[in-house]
Amino acid sequence: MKSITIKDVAKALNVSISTVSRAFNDKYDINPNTRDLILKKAKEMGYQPNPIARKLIQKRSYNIGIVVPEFIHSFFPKVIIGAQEVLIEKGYQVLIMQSHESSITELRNTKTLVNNMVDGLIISLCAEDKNVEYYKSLVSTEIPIVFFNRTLEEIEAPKVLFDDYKWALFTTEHLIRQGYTRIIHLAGDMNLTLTKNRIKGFKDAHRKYKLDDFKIIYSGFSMTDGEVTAKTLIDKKKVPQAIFASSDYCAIGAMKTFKNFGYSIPKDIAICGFSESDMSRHISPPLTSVEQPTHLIGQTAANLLIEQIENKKAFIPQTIKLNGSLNIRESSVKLNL
Amino acid sequence: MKSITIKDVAKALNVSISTVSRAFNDKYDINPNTRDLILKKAKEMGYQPNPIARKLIQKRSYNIGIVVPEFIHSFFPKVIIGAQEVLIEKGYQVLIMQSHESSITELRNTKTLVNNMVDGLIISLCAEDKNVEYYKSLVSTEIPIVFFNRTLEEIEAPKVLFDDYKWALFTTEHLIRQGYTRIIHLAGDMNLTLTKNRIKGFKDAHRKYKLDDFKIIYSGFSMTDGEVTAKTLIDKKKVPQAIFASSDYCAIGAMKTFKNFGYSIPKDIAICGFSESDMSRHISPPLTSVEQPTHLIGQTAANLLIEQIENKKAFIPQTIKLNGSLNIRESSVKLNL
DNA sequence: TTGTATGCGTTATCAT
DNA sequence: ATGATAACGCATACAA
Repeated sequence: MKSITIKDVAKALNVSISTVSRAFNDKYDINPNTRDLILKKAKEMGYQPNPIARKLIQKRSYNIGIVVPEFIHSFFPKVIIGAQEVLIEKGYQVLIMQSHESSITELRNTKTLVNNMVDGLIISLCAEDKNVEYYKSLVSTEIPIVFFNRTLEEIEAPKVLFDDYKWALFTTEHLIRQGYTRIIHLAGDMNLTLTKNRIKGFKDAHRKYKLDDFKIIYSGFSMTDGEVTAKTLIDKKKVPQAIFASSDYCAIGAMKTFKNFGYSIPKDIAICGFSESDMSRHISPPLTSVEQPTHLIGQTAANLLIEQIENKKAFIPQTIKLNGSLNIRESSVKLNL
Repeated sequence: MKSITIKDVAKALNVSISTVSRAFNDKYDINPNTRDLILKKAKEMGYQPNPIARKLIQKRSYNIGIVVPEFIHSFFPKVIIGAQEVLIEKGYQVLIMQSHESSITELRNTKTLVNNMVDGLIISLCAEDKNVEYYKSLVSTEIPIVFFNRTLEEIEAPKVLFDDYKWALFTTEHLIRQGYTRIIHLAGDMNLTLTKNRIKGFKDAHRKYKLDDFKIIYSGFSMTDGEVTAKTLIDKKKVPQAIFASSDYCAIGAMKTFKNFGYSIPKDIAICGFSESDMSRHISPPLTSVEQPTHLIGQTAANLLIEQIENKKAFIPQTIKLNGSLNIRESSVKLNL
């Protein structure tokens, strides 16, 4: 299709292209009558400003890039939806890319987005991230950027985080109060801030109750990670009284393995997860899980980004910590014997 | 950031910008030596061609738009991943938008993408679609487009579909062979092609076994839909021997409701779902479900689109039907009494 | 208030 | 094999 350009509209009305341009960007002086006339004619002709040309000259795209490790599970999609709501409302378009938990893909994705002149980025890192230096340079030199959930301490940028410390502490406390003492925490990648904070919460809960028979295993987030770790514990005969996993998938993987080996949940082992996956309510027994405010995380990140884009000068990299809830279910409740 | 342009590289090497451009698009005559020199220097300076400028002059964006009803559940994300693989490989970038099961949002999304000069579209419609006329005009006038899974018969465009008829027939047959006779099919939106085909399969299976005590209810795809329908059946005392739902979520919703009301699965009612959600393996009892080749669907749609983009002239709107498998699990297996 | 002219960073068509 | 230059569609400083 040969598209209609500003030139065609100008010719049709015998005005200059700048006048037409002005009609579409009403920040300039223009006679309201001519503007209306132009807008009407333009609509009639089916003219729409070419966003590509606009990007080239304005050096901004009204596009926001979002990079997430994956969107197979519902956590990131939910966050994205929250962000999208805010951004679309403000006239931005959202480009979503996923890194497939690969540091290399993540880097390529981000660069693609930067090359395509996104006005800002919202990023959640993949588990083993090796792009710190690149992100540092991005942050320092130029482009507005907000990190959420998975991030690294070294990066000084606005961040929207979950209060992992607090909710890990609560969850651990819940297990302790139920009477479980030998608890193992299955943690995520050790470099991630969230991993460190959850471990801190886990430890502090024990400290609070003057317990020290706990253990931390860096298992990873996936269901397979949970399965493998559980199997190892069984083989080594080191099955604890309770497990607090850093993701529901890991928790579910562990739960299934224990069940397969004849352990009963929560009678033999109690299990808690993190992030409230769709499954947790529906599996058997239902899984106790920490619920994060996914929607709000997305909205907050988007707002922080917009603020940064539109107020370029005086912005201070702030970190916002959000709260959630602990959904207690059968998997972690001590049975009355 | 002031980005480095082709001009800077040209100046640094005392060559013309056309030479630099040629070095980056090796279809033109250029001395291999100068090319290597330029490429080396460019890399050293951190120069990267500006894709926006490129798009402007080439009149194509190398962007592909994908519009799906939702990406909370894993089905569409998996398809998208398949498509993305192919597209990225071919140098395309993928923009993903979701319509939230709203016909209006879907229309807006599609128009946004068209305005942004996507070279092609991959679309799966929302349940109650009202944009047929728009899609017809898109197809006839201009832009390469491929529909997948959820589509309408009236739209004449390349389509990648699942062989819904065949697999609905198989599933129903499986239930019949297990000895269940009074079966209800919980169908999706009645206008969708897939709904029609699944119903046809469901009916033909009965015909094959000379049975006619079946029923179809247009319940919808969601978990709530399943819950509501099950509740109604219970209230009206019309609980069947088996249910074949058109989505796992619907099946799971129904299953939970039946369980809550004291029915045992599959003893009192057998249940089958569709599309193999993450949950089906993990709930209790595990849910029998038809598995679609999500990845392949995405890849096929992408390939079909690329073919259409690059061979504009002689393309025939073909429909590709893909096969899957029936994952039989406890929820539909007749117990030996 | 409107028109003219320039440039955004490329690619492509001429020359040379 | 290389250079000069005109597009691409638009926004904007400047002139009128």
